[in-house]
Amino acid sequence: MSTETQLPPVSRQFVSHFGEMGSRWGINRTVGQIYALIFISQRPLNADEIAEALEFSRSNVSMGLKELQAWRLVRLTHRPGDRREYFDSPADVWEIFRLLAEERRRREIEPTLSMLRMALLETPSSDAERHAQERMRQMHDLIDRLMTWFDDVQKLAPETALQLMGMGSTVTRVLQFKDRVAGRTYAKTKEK
Amino acid sequence: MSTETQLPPVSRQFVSHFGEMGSRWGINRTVGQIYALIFISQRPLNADEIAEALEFSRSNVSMGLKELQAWRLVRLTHRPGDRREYFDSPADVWEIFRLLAEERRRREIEPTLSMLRMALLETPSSDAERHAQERMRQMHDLIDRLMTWFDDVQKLAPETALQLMGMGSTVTRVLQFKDRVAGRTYAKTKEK
DNA sequence: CATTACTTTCAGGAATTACTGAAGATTCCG
DNA sequence: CGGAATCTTCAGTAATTCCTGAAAGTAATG
Repeated sequence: MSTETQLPPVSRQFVSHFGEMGSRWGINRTVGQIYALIFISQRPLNADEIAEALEFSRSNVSMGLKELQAWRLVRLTHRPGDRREYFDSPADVWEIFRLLAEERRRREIEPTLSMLRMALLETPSSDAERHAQERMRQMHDLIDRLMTWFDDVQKLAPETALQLMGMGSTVTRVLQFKDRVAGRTYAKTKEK
Repeated sequence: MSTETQLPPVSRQFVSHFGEMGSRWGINRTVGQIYALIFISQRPLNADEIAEALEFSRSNVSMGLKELQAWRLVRLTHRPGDRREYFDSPADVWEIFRLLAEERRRREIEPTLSMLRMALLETPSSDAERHAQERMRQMHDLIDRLMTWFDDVQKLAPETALQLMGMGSTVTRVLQFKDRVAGRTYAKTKEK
Protein backbone atom coordinates (compact mmCIF):
# COMPACT_ATOMS: atom_id res chain seq x y z
CA MET A 1 0.00 0.00 0.00
CA SER A 2 0.83 3.70 -0.28
CA THR A 3 3.18 2.94 -3.16
CA GLU A 4 1.26 5.52 -5.23
CA THR A 5 1.85 6.45 -8.83
CA GLN A 6 5.15 4.72 -9.26
CA LEU A 7 4.57 4.58 -13.01
CA PRO A 8 6.38 7.35 -14.90
CA PRO A 9 4.20 9.48 -17.22
CA VAL A 10 5.62 8.08 -20.43
CA SER A 11 4.88 4.53 -19.38
CA ARG A 12 1.49 5.54 -18.13
CA GLN A 13 0.63 6.90 -21.52
CA PHE A 14 1.88 3.83 -23.29
CA VAL A 15 -0.20 1.63 -21.05
CA SER A 16 -3.37 3.57 -21.50
CA HIS A 17 -2.91 3.79 -25.23
CA PHE A 18 -2.83 0.02 -25.32
CA GLY A 19 -5.93 -0.04 -23.25
CA GLU A 20 -7.73 1.94 -25.94
CA MET A 21 -6.26 -0.10 -28.74
CA GLY A 22 -7.10 -3.33 -27.02
CA SER A 23 -10.76 -2.53 -27.24
CA ARG A 24 -10.55 -2.04 -30.98
CA TRP A 25 -9.22 -5.53 -31.17
CA GLY A 26 -11.13 -8.30 -29.51
CA ILE A 27 -9.24 -7.79 -26.26
CA ASN A 28 -10.61 -5.54 -23.55
CA ARG A 29 -9.14 -2.43 -22.05
CA THR A 30 -7.88 -4.01 -18.86
CA VAL A 31 -6.15 -6.83 -20.65
CA GLY A 32 -4.50 -4.41 -23.02
CA GLN A 33 -3.14 -2.37 -20.16
CA ILE A 34 -1.87 -5.37 -18.28
CA TYR A 35 -0.05 -6.52 -21.34
CA ALA A 36 1.48 -3.15 -22.03
CA LEU A 37 2.71 -2.94 -18.47
CA ILE A 38 4.36 -6.32 -18.64
CA PHE A 39 5.81 -5.51 -22.01
CA ILE A 40 7.73 -2.46 -20.83
CA SER A 41 8.70 -3.83 -17.48
CA GLN A 42 12.31 -4.52 -16.78
CA ARG A 43 11.55 -7.60 -14.74
CA PRO A 44 8.69 -10.07 -14.38
CA LEU A 45 5.74 -8.76 -12.40
CA ASN A 46 3.34 -10.49 -10.09
CA ALA A 47 -0.39 -10.01 -9.96
CA ASP A 48 -0.33 -7.73 -6.94
CA GLU A 49 2.19 -5.41 -8.47
CA ILE A 50 0.04 -5.16 -11.56
CA ALA A 51 -3.14 -4.63 -9.60
CA GLU A 52 -1.52 -1.85 -7.67
CA ALA A 53 0.14 -0.12 -10.60
CA LEU A 54 -3.04 -0.09 -12.67
CA GLU A 55 -5.50 0.19 -9.81
CA PHE A 56 -7.57 -2.80 -10.85
CA SER A 57 -9.00 -5.34 -8.49
CA ARG A 58 -6.87 -8.35 -7.85
CA SER A 59 -9.50 -10.62 -9.44
CA ASN A 60 -9.63 -8.56 -12.58
CA VAL A 61 -5.88 -8.91 -12.94
CA SER A 62 -6.18 -12.63 -12.43
CA MET A 63 -8.68 -12.90 -15.26
CA GLY A 64 -6.63 -10.67 -17.48
CA LEU A 65 -3.52 -12.72 -16.97
CA LYS A 66 -5.42 -15.86 -17.76
CA GLU A 67 -6.48 -14.39 -21.06
CA LEU A 68 -2.99 -13.20 -21.90
CA GLN A 69 -1.68 -16.65 -21.20
CA ALA A 70 -4.28 -18.11 -23.51
CA TRP A 71 -2.93 -15.80 -26.18
CA ARG A 72 0.55 -16.92 -25.18
CA LEU A 73 1.61 -13.31 -24.99
CA VAL A 74 2.81 -13.64 -21.46
CA ARG A 75 4.96 -16.23 -19.76
CA LEU A 76 4.69 -17.51 -16.24
CA THR A 77 7.90 -17.63 -14.23
CA HIS A 78 8.88 -18.12 -10.63
CA ARG A 79 11.56 -16.66 -8.45
CA PRO A 80 13.37 -18.93 -6.08
CA GLY A 81 11.97 -18.73 -2.59
CA ASP A 82 8.89 -16.82 -3.70
CA ARG A 83 5.60 -18.57 -4.10
CA ARG A 84 3.99 -15.92 -6.20
CA GLU A 85 3.65 -16.17 -9.95
CA TYR A 86 5.54 -13.69 -12.06
CA PHE A 87 4.80 -12.81 -15.64
CA ASP A 88 6.90 -11.47 -18.44
CA SER A 89 6.76 -10.96 -22.15
CA PRO A 90 9.07 -12.49 -24.77
CA ALA A 91 12.00 -10.19 -25.39
CA ASP A 92 11.96 -10.35 -29.16
CA VAL A 93 9.30 -8.19 -30.75
CA TRP A 94 9.29 -10.18 -33.93
CA GLU A 95 8.53 -13.25 -31.88
CA ILE A 96 5.65 -11.43 -30.25
CA PHE A 97 4.30 -10.45 -33.61
CA ARG A 98 4.48 -14.04 -34.75
CA LEU A 99 2.67 -15.32 -31.70
CA LEU A 100 -0.06 -12.80 -32.13
CA ALA A 101 -0.50 -13.61 -35.78
CA GLU A 102 -0.50 -17.31 -35.14
CA GLU A 103 -3.09 -17.05 -32.46
CA ARG A 104 -5.38 -14.82 -34.48
CA ARG A 105 -5.03 -17.22 -37.27
CA ARG A 106 -6.02 -20.17 -35.19
CA ARG A 107 -9.00 -18.37 -33.71
CA GLU A 108 -10.30 -16.37 -36.61
CA ILE A 109 -8.81 -17.32 -39.92
CA GLU A 110 -9.06 -21.08 -39.66
CA PRO A 111 -12.70 -21.13 -38.64
CA THR A 112 -13.49 -18.75 -41.45
CA LEU A 113 -11.68 -20.86 -43.99
CA SER A 114 -13.44 -23.98 -42.92
CA MET A 115 -16.82 -22.27 -42.97
CA LEU A 116 -16.06 -21.16 -46.51
CA ARG A 117 -14.95 -24.62 -47.56
CA MET A 118 -18.18 -26.07 -46.21
CA ALA A 119 -20.23 -23.52 -48.06
CA LEU A 120 -18.40 -24.26 -51.28
CA LEU A 121 -19.34 -27.91 -51.12
CA GLU A 122 -23.04 -27.18 -51.31
CA THR A 123 -24.72 -27.42 -54.69
CA PRO A 124 -26.15 -24.04 -55.62
CA SER A 125 -29.82 -24.03 -56.44
CA SER A 126 -30.22 -20.59 -57.87
CA ASP A 127 -28.30 -18.00 -59.73
CA ALA A 128 -27.93 -15.85 -56.64
CA GLU A 129 -26.55 -18.77 -54.74
CA ARG A 130 -24.12 -19.56 -57.50
CA HIS A 131 -22.88 -16.01 -57.38
CA ALA A 132 -22.58 -16.04 -53.61
CA GLN A 133 -20.46 -19.14 -53.83
CA GLU A 134 -18.23 -17.57 -56.43
CA ARG A 135 -17.63 -14.64 -54.07
CA MET A 136 -16.89 -16.98 -51.22
CA ARG A 137 -14.44 -18.83 -53.39
CA GLN A 138 -12.61 -15.61 -54.18
CA MET A 139 -12.43 -14.78 -50.52
CA HIS A 140 -11.31 -18.26 -49.62
CA ASP A 141 -8.55 -18.23 -52.19
CA LEU A 142 -7.20 -14.88 -51.12
CA ILE A 143 -7.10 -15.78 -47.45
CA ASP A 144 -5.58 -19.11 -48.24
CA ARG A 145 -2.82 -17.54 -50.26
CA LEU A 146 -2.03 -14.92 -47.70
CA MET A 147 -1.78 -17.63 -45.09
CA THR A 148 0.48 -19.87 -47.09
CA TRP A 149 2.75 -16.97 -47.71
CA PHE A 150 2.72 -15.93 -44.11
CA ASP A 151 3.56 -19.45 -43.06
CA ASP A 152 6.67 -19.30 -45.14
CA VAL A 153 7.81 -16.02 -43.71
CA GLN A 154 6.93 -17.08 -40.21
CA LYS A 155 9.37 -19.92 -40.34
CA LEU A 156 12.29 -17.63 -40.95
CA ALA A 157 14.74 -16.46 -38.36
CA PRO A 158 13.80 -12.95 -37.29
CA GLU A 159 16.57 -11.17 -39.11
CA THR A 160 15.94 -13.12 -42.26
CA ALA A 161 12.30 -12.17 -42.20
CA LEU A 162 13.04 -8.53 -41.64
CA GLN A 163 15.56 -8.75 -44.41
CA LEU A 164 12.87 -10.12 -46.71
CA MET A 165 10.69 -7.21 -45.73
CA GLY A 166 13.54 -4.88 -46.50
CA MET A 167 13.74 -6.44 -49.90
CA GLY A 168 10.12 -5.59 -50.44
CA SER A 169 10.99 -2.54 -52.42
CA THR A 170 13.71 -4.26 -54.39
CA VAL A 171 11.72 -7.30 -55.38
CA THR A 172 8.83 -5.02 -56.04
CA ARG A 173 10.79 -2.91 -58.42
CA VAL A 174 11.90 -5.94 -60.36
CA LEU A 175 8.34 -7.17 -60.68
CA GLN A 176 7.09 -3.75 -61.72
CA PHE A 177 9.72 -3.68 -64.38
CA LYS A 178 8.68 -7.08 -65.61
CA ASP A 179 5.09 -5.87 -65.69
CA ARG A 180 5.96 -2.88 -67.76
CA VAL A 181 7.99 -4.88 -70.20
CA ALA A 182 5.27 -7.49 -70.51
CA GLY A 183 2.94 -4.67 -71.52
CA ARG A 184 0.56 -5.16 -68.61
CA THR A 185 -1.43 -8.17 -69.63
CA TYR A 186 -4.17 -7.30 -67.21
CA ALA A 187 -7.56 -8.81 -68.03
CA LYS A 188 -9.61 -10.48 -65.37
CA THR A 189 -7.20 -13.37 -64.82
CA LYS A 190 -10.16 -15.42 -63.62
CA GLU A 191 -7.79 -17.91 -62.19
CA LYS A 192 -8.73 -21.54 -62.74
CA MET B 1 -43.63 -7.28 -47.13
CA SER B 2 -44.02 -11.03 -46.70
CA THR B 3 -40.83 -11.63 -48.66
CA GLU B 4 -39.73 -14.00 -45.86
CA THR B 5 -36.45 -15.87 -45.66
CA GLN B 6 -35.31 -15.25 -49.18
CA LEU B 7 -31.73 -15.84 -48.10
CA PRO B 8 -30.49 -19.35 -48.92
CA PRO B 9 -28.97 -21.31 -46.03
CA VAL B 10 -25.40 -21.11 -47.27
CA SER B 11 -25.56 -17.35 -47.53
CA ARG B 12 -27.29 -17.15 -44.21
CA GLN B 13 -24.44 -18.98 -42.60
CA PHE B 14 -21.84 -16.82 -44.27
CA VAL B 15 -23.61 -13.71 -43.09
CA SER B 16 -23.90 -14.81 -39.53
CA HIS B 17 -20.33 -15.99 -39.40
CA PHE B 18 -19.27 -12.49 -40.34
CA GLY B 19 -21.49 -11.16 -37.65
CA GLU B 20 -19.53 -13.15 -35.08
CA MET B 21 -16.20 -12.25 -36.60
CA GLY B 22 -17.11 -8.62 -36.78
CA SER B 23 -17.36 -8.47 -33.03
CA ARG B 24 -13.86 -9.86 -32.60
CA TRP B 25 -12.67 -6.96 -34.67
CA GLY B 26 -13.73 -3.49 -33.73
CA ILE B 27 -16.86 -3.72 -35.87
CA ASN B 28 -20.16 -4.86 -34.40
CA ARG B 29 -22.31 -7.81 -35.29
CA THR B 30 -24.87 -5.92 -37.32
CA VAL B 31 -22.28 -4.13 -39.39
CA GLY B 32 -20.49 -7.38 -40.08
CA GLN B 33 -23.67 -8.98 -41.31
CA ILE B 34 -24.61 -6.08 -43.50
CA TYR B 35 -21.22 -6.17 -45.10
CA ALA B 36 -21.31 -9.89 -45.68
CA LEU B 37 -24.69 -9.59 -47.31
CA ILE B 38 -23.54 -6.89 -49.66
CA PHE B 39 -20.37 -8.79 -50.41
CA ILE B 40 -22.14 -11.88 -51.69
CA SER B 41 -24.96 -10.10 -53.41
CA GLN B 42 -25.16 -10.20 -57.16
CA ARG B 43 -26.41 -6.67 -57.43
CA PRO B 44 -26.33 -3.54 -55.29
CA LEU B 45 -28.81 -3.54 -52.42
CA ASN B 46 -30.78 -0.75 -50.85
CA ALA B 47 -31.31 -0.21 -47.17
CA ASP B 48 -34.80 -1.65 -47.10
CA GLU B 49 -33.74 -4.85 -48.76
CA ILE B 50 -30.98 -5.23 -46.21
CA ALA B 51 -33.26 -4.44 -43.31
CA GLU B 52 -35.71 -7.02 -44.48
CA ALA B 53 -33.20 -9.74 -45.26
CA LEU B 54 -31.47 -9.42 -41.91
CA GLU B 55 -34.47 -8.37 -39.88
CA PHE B 56 -32.86 -5.28 -38.46
CA SER B 57 -34.61 -1.99 -38.01
CA ARG B 58 -34.28 0.42 -40.84
CA SER B 59 -32.39 2.87 -38.65
CA ASN B 60 -29.89 0.26 -37.59
CA VAL B 61 -29.15 -0.47 -41.23
CA SER B 62 -28.70 3.20 -41.88
CA MET B 63 -26.10 3.46 -39.14
CA GLY B 64 -24.36 0.32 -40.27
CA LEU B 65 -24.08 1.56 -43.81
CA LYS B 66 -22.67 4.80 -42.61
CA GLU B 67 -19.96 2.95 -40.78
CA LEU B 68 -19.18 0.73 -43.74
CA GLN B 69 -18.87 3.79 -45.89
CA ALA B 70 -16.47 5.29 -43.41
CA TRP B 71 -14.38 2.16 -43.80
CA ARG B 72 -14.78 2.55 -47.55
CA LEU B 73 -15.83 -1.07 -47.76
CA VAL B 74 -19.05 -0.26 -49.47
CA ARG B 75 -19.86 2.00 -52.38
CA LEU B 76 -22.94 4.05 -52.91
CA THR B 77 -24.59 3.81 -56.32
CA HIS B 78 -27.86 4.83 -57.88
CA ARG B 79 -30.11 3.23 -60.43
CA PRO B 80 -31.68 5.42 -63.06
CA GLY B 81 -35.21 6.37 -62.17
CA ASP B 82 -34.87 5.13 -58.59
CA ARG B 83 -34.30 7.56 -55.79
CA ARG B 84 -33.09 5.02 -53.29
CA GLU B 85 -29.45 4.49 -52.47
CA TYR B 86 -27.88 1.20 -53.42
CA PHE B 87 -24.72 -0.25 -52.01
CA ASP B 88 -22.21 -2.68 -53.32
CA SER B 89 -18.76 -3.96 -52.55
CA PRO B 90 -15.67 -3.71 -54.77
CA ALA B 91 -15.45 -6.78 -56.98
CA ASP B 92 -11.77 -7.49 -56.46
CA VAL B 93 -10.99 -9.19 -53.17
CA TRP B 94 -7.41 -8.01 -53.18
CA GLU B 95 -8.66 -4.49 -53.46
CA ILE B 96 -10.92 -5.08 -50.48
CA PHE B 97 -8.03 -6.41 -48.49
CA ARG B 98 -6.01 -3.34 -49.34
CA LEU B 99 -8.76 -0.98 -48.30
CA LEU B 100 -9.20 -2.75 -45.03
CA ALA B 101 -5.50 -2.72 -44.30
CA GLU B 102 -5.17 0.90 -45.25
CA GLU B 103 -8.03 1.95 -43.05
CA ARG B 104 -6.82 -0.01 -40.04
CA ARG B 105 -3.48 1.51 -40.55
CA ARG B 106 -4.82 5.00 -40.56
CA ARG B 107 -6.91 4.42 -37.48
CA GLU B 108 -4.73 2.20 -35.37
CA ILE B 109 -1.18 1.96 -36.56
CA GLU B 110 -0.49 5.60 -37.23
CA PRO B 111 -1.75 6.83 -33.86
CA THR B 112 0.30 4.15 -32.17
CA LEU B 113 3.42 5.08 -34.04
CA SER B 114 3.06 8.71 -33.22
CA MET B 115 2.41 7.94 -29.57
CA LEU B 116 5.61 5.90 -29.55
CA ARG B 117 7.58 8.62 -31.26
CA MET B 118 6.41 11.11 -28.67
CA ALA B 119 7.40 8.81 -25.86
CA LEU B 120 10.82 8.29 -27.35
CA LEU B 121 11.54 12.00 -27.31
CA GLU B 122 11.26 12.23 -23.54
CA THR B 123 14.44 12.11 -21.51
CA PRO B 124 14.35 9.07 -19.24
CA SER B 125 14.83 9.84 -15.58
CA SER B 126 15.30 6.36 -14.20
CA ASP B 127 16.57 3.01 -15.20
CA ALA B 128 13.07 1.60 -15.48
CA GLU B 129 12.11 4.43 -17.75
CA ARG B 130 15.17 3.91 -19.89
CA HIS B 131 14.23 0.28 -20.29
CA ALA B 132 10.62 1.10 -21.10
CA GLN B 133 11.80 3.42 -23.82
CA GLU B 134 14.06 0.77 -25.25
CA ARG B 135 11.08 -1.58 -25.49
CA MET B 136 9.00 1.09 -27.13
CA ARG B 137 11.76 1.70 -29.60
CA GLN B 138 11.80 -1.97 -30.53
CA MET B 139 8.09 -1.95 -31.02
CA HIS B 140 8.21 1.23 -33.01
CA ASP B 141 10.88 -0.09 -35.31
CA LEU B 142 9.09 -3.33 -35.99
CA ILE B 143 5.81 -1.66 -36.80
CA ASP B 144 7.54 0.90 -38.90
CA ARG B 145 9.29 -1.72 -40.94
CA LEU B 146 6.22 -3.81 -41.45
CA MET B 147 4.41 -0.74 -42.67
CA THR B 148 7.09 0.36 -45.07
CA TRP B 149 7.12 -3.08 -46.53
CA PHE B 150 3.38 -3.23 -46.76
CA ASP B 151 3.32 0.11 -48.51
CA ASP B 152 5.52 -1.29 -51.18
CA VAL B 153 3.40 -4.33 -51.75
CA GLN B 154 0.23 -2.31 -51.62
CA LYS B 155 1.29 -0.29 -54.59
CA LEU B 156 1.53 -3.32 -56.79
CA ALA B 157 -1.09 -4.44 -59.22
CA PRO B 158 -3.12 -7.25 -57.69
CA GLU B 159 -1.60 -10.05 -59.72
CA THR B 160 1.89 -8.80 -59.10
CA ALA B 161 1.30 -8.76 -55.38
CA LEU B 162 -0.08 -12.25 -55.35
CA GLN B 163 2.86 -13.28 -57.42
CA LEU B 164 5.20 -11.81 -54.82
CA MET B 165 3.35 -13.79 -52.19
CA GLY B 166 3.79 -16.87 -54.29
CA MET B 167 7.47 -16.18 -54.31
CA GLY B 168 7.51 -16.21 -50.56
CA SER B 169 8.78 -19.71 -50.42
CA THR B 170 11.30 -19.18 -53.19
CA VAL B 171 12.85 -16.02 -51.85
CA THR B 172 12.78 -17.60 -48.47
CA ARG B 173 14.77 -20.57 -49.62
CA VAL B 174 17.39 -18.34 -51.15
CA LEU B 175 17.76 -16.37 -47.95
CA GLN B 176 17.97 -19.47 -45.84
CA PHE B 177 20.70 -20.72 -48.07
CA LYS B 178 22.57 -17.47 -47.78
CA ASP B 179 22.21 -17.66 -44.01
CA ARG B 180 23.65 -21.11 -43.89
CA VAL B 181 26.58 -20.17 -46.08
CA ALA B 182 27.27 -17.03 -44.10
CA GLY B 183 27.55 -19.20 -40.99
CA ARG B 184 24.74 -17.41 -39.19
CA THR B 185 26.29 -14.16 -38.16
CA TYR B 186 23.61 -13.54 -35.60
CA ALA B 187 24.51 -10.99 -32.93
CA LYS B 188 22.10 -8.36 -31.77
CA THR B 189 22.16 -6.28 -34.96
CA LYS B 190 21.40 -3.22 -32.83
CA GLU B 191 20.38 -1.25 -35.84
CA LYS B 192 21.50 2.36 -35.93
C1' DC C 1 -45.25 24.56 -52.29
C1' DA C 2 -47.40 20.41 -50.60
C1' DT C 3 -46.78 15.73 -50.97
C1' DT C 4 -44.30 11.70 -51.30
C1' DA C 5 -40.42 8.92 -50.96
C1' DC C 6 -36.78 8.43 -49.06
C1' DT C 7 -32.68 9.09 -45.32
C1' DT C 8 -30.72 10.41 -40.76
C1' DT C 9 -30.64 11.48 -35.95
C1' DC C 10 -31.31 10.57 -31.33
C1' DA C 11 -33.26 9.58 -26.61
C1' DG C 12 -34.07 5.89 -24.03
C1' DG C 13 -34.59 0.93 -23.17
C1' DA C 14 -32.45 -3.76 -24.00
C1' DA C 15 -28.61 -6.53 -24.27
C1' DT C 16 -23.96 -7.35 -23.55
C1' DT C 17 -19.63 -6.99 -21.42
C1' DA C 18 -16.52 -5.62 -17.72
C1' DC C 19 -15.35 -5.37 -12.92
C1' DT C 20 -15.56 -6.21 -8.10
C1' DG C 21 -15.65 -8.28 -3.46
C1' DA C 22 -16.46 -12.27 -1.13
C1' DA C 23 -16.07 -16.97 -0.87
C1' DG C 24 -13.64 -21.08 -2.38
C1' DA C 25 -9.45 -23.69 -4.00
C1' DT C 26 -4.79 -24.90 -3.69
C1' DT C 27 -0.34 -25.22 -1.93
C1' DC C 28 3.08 -24.76 1.28
C1' DC C 29 4.94 -24.68 5.84
C1' DG C 30 5.56 -25.49 10.69
C1' DC D 1 -3.33 -30.91 10.90
C1' DG D 2 -4.14 -25.76 11.15
C1' DG D 3 -3.12 -21.67 9.23
C1' DA D 4 -0.94 -18.46 6.11
C1' DA D 5 -0.12 -17.10 1.43
C1' DT D 6 -1.58 -17.11 -2.89
C1' DC D 7 -4.58 -17.81 -6.85
C1' DT D 8 -9.39 -18.58 -9.01
C1' DT D 9 -14.22 -18.53 -9.45
C1' DC D 10 -18.53 -16.47 -9.50
C1' DA D 11 -22.81 -13.88 -8.53
C1' DG D 12 -24.22 -9.47 -8.69
C1' DT D 13 -23.71 -4.78 -10.11
C1' DA D 14 -21.70 -1.14 -12.86
C1' DA D 15 -20.49 0.48 -17.32
C1' DT D 16 -20.77 0.24 -22.06
C1' DT D 17 -22.56 -0.71 -26.34
C1' DC D 18 -26.31 -1.81 -29.34
C1' DC D 19 -30.77 -1.26 -31.28
C1' DT D 20 -35.20 0.70 -31.93
C1' DG D 21 -39.20 3.72 -32.94
C1' DA D 22 -40.42 8.22 -33.31
C1' DA D 23 -39.34 12.52 -35.03
C1' DA D 24 -36.92 15.37 -38.00
C1' DG D 25 -34.30 16.24 -42.26
C1' DT D 26 -33.86 16.34 -47.45
C1' DA D 27 -34.91 16.31 -52.04
C1' DA D 28 -37.58 15.21 -56.12
C1' DT D 29 -42.17 15.51 -58.21
C1' DG D 30 -46.66 16.93 -59.68
